[in-house]
Amino acid sequence: MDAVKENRKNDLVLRRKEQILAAAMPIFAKYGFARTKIDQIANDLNVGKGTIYRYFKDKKSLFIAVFEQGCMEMHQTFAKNVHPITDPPVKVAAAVKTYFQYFDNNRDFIEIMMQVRSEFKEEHRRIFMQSYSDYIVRIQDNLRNGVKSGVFRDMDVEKTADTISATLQGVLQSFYVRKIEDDSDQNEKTESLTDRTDAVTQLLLHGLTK
Amino acid sequence: MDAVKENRKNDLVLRRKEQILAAAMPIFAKYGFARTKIDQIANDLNVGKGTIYRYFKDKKSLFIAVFEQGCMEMHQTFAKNVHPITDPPVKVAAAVKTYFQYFDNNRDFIEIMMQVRSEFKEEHRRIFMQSYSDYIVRIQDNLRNGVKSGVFRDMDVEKTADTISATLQGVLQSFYVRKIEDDSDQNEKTESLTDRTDAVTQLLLHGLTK
Amino acid sequence: MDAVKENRKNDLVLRRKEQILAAAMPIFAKYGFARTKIDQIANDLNVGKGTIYRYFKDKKSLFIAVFEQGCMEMHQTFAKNVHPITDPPVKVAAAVKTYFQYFDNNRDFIEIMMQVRSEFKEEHRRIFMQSYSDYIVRIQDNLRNGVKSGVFRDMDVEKTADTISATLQGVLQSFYVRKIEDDSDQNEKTESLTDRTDAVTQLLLHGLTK
Amino acid sequence: MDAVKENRKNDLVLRRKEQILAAAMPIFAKYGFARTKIDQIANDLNVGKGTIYRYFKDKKSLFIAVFEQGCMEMHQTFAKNVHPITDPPVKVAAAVKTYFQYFDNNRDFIEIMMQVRSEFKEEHRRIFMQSYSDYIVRIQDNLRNGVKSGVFRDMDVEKTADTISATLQGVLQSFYVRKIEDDSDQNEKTESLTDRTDAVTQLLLHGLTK
DNA sequence: AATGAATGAGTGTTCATTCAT
DNA sequence: AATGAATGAACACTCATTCAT
Repeated sequence: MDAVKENRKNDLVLRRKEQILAAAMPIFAKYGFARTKIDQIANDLNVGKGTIYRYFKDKKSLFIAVFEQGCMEMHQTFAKNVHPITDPPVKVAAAVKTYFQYFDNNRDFIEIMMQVRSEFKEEHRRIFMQSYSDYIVRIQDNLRNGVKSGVFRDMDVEKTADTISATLQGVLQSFYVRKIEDDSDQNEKTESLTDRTDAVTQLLLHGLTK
Repeated sequence: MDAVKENRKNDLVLRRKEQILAAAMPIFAKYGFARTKIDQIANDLNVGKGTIYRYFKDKKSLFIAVFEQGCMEMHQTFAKNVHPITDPPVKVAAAVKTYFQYFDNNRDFIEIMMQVRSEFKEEHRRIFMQSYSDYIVRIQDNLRNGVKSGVFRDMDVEKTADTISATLQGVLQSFYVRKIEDDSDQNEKTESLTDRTDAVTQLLLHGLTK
Repeated sequence: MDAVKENRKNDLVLRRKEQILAAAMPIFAKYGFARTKIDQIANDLNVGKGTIYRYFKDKKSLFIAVFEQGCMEMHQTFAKNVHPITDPPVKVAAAVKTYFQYFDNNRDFIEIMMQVRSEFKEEHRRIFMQSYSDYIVRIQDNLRNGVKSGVFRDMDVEKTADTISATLQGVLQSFYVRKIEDDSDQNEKTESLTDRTDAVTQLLLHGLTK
Repeated sequence: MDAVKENRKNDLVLRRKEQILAAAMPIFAKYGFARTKIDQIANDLNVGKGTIYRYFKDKKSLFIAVFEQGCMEMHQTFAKNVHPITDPPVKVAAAVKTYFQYFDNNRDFIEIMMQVRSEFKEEHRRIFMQSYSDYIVRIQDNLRNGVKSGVFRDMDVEKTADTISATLQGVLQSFYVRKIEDDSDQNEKTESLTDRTDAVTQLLLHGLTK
């Protein structure tokens, strides 16, 4: 019985944490870590400031938790949409598509990611790199498979894997920057990130295949 | 005579400004805008805090000036090393090389650039985009020339130009992130950004050429 | 029930504001706006500096609030002690007496009033003039009544009302100045403002009556 | 010869001091002591900040010197226009007229006077009170003469003298305040201080005479 | 568990004053 | 004598964090 109660309690705690994270993410994304006030998050949630401190040790922990959750969700999306695929070029195309789609739907996370990187390098390293390494290894494996099966040209697999990953990241960011500019312009048709998928896939596949 | 004096004074002011910018850039780069204290910059320079305020209206202006100066220098480097080249694939290779070399020598500027982008969107837009647009147009022209002369495959020139620029930016950043990680490790051979030049050039040229 | 809670809270806020105003008035009066430190007010109250900022937006707002409260209290005192009286010469005497008595009991307010006037002309105008005009009109009415009923000599009612009001203000201030000198002397019998009542009343009534 | 040189030098120093005082007075009057910047005075004079410090020890000394000079000028004006007169009522009228005329022509000094009083009580006492006492004694003498010769009613000479002086001061200030309000209004005919002379003289003479 | 009033360390900025030129 | 660049003490104000209720 006690265990049941315990569980119920834990569930509640988790739900509460998630609510807080959900409220915090867009605010952190919009204002950045330093300019985000705990008060604002509390107000948006209609709870007292103290409540947030009951669930998160301090502002930094909350920020890092927002980041961590984002990483986890991203990881799950890739696990579901890309990992099962085995055909090398198809996998490349799927990865590109998933990547852009994910961030298209989670724009705030882009901002969070970049901020964590520049404000909390240590944490970024610890949390992000673990999934990142896994993800780089998967690209390498895919490239190797493609080379072995003759679909891809011969290449320096490690550096190419890095370059591919970097290309995606770069497109993401430059799109995001462009996006901000357009927003302030407010007169240009807003292009979706997904629209870029083709150009990037083309460039990569052309660059990779014989 | 007065004009001579005036000139000498202006020179001194400019020199002083540059000294301050030079001291401020690595500190802003290391700690970020919010966590950088004006006091620290002043101490590093062995001047009083007031001296900084004599040359820059406030902390933000100083930060933006650091950014502006970096942009100008970058622009000059490109103007000198890339703009004169006309052969399309050679130009691509030169651009990639210059880009990486420049940031390899100006790591702090990478950080500054990203911070301006996320803290002061308006200023980033105003200052950075003007050179950025020029630079995108040049890539497009080069691509078109390559396609026309038959060296490059047929392509959507605008999107490809964006992708190329994004690739460079992405490689830059992911290298930079990696670099930070390595620094904290301090046990791995530190790879130079320039080393990536080949992999990226390869990927791009393969991706672009028929 | 919520309304009850709300009320209790508002009461507490008001009480707190009043405590702060009460602590701030003598300090502002003694040191003047510019030389008063928020820290000192906070220390006098045995509260943190932040507490003051919780109740007042900034130093200026606190100062103006001190002034506003003083104006209100003064207004109430007149409303109670002078407005009910109708007989012209009696009303003059009552006004003089109330005026001096009030400021005798609220010496700090004299100082505050003068400072607001010279530091924040706009606010002085807005806050003070509204009660001041009302008060001038009342003097004018009283003079007119006195003239009509034949107790007062014929006169330029508007200018005389101004002069009377100015006389009171002048006596107040010159007494106040004298008072300060005496305080530093500390060897002379300190005369009370109220002591002047008679001389002024005499002068005015002689000046007004036929 | 040396003495001649010495004199010439002293003259220059005095002239310089006067220039500085002349530039400082309106600025102190407009912005108040605390909000006046030494820089602004120096700029208005087209001299370096250091020059001001060569002639005045510090900001406060400069301010006090402005005040002192004003007091001296005022004193001279009275000495010339009022002291020679002997007939009691005529002297009252002349004093009122001179007082208002003087301040009408030296509005900045009103402001300076009030500020010194509230910021530097000690100095105000030392500098102002000496002339003030002299001036009160003269009023008392005049009243006594008037009473003795039967032109004035019997009265408490000391208190009445204070009241008269206070009345003038009060009219001055209330006019000044009113003046400021009108200035911001900018739609009302601006009345001159001298215009009030009559009303005040009437009130006083009526109040004093049998 | 939730609250939000209280706190006070921390920091950007100002400006009187100094002093080398 | 004159300058104005440099200085740094001083202060208003913010906001993460605590804790009594």
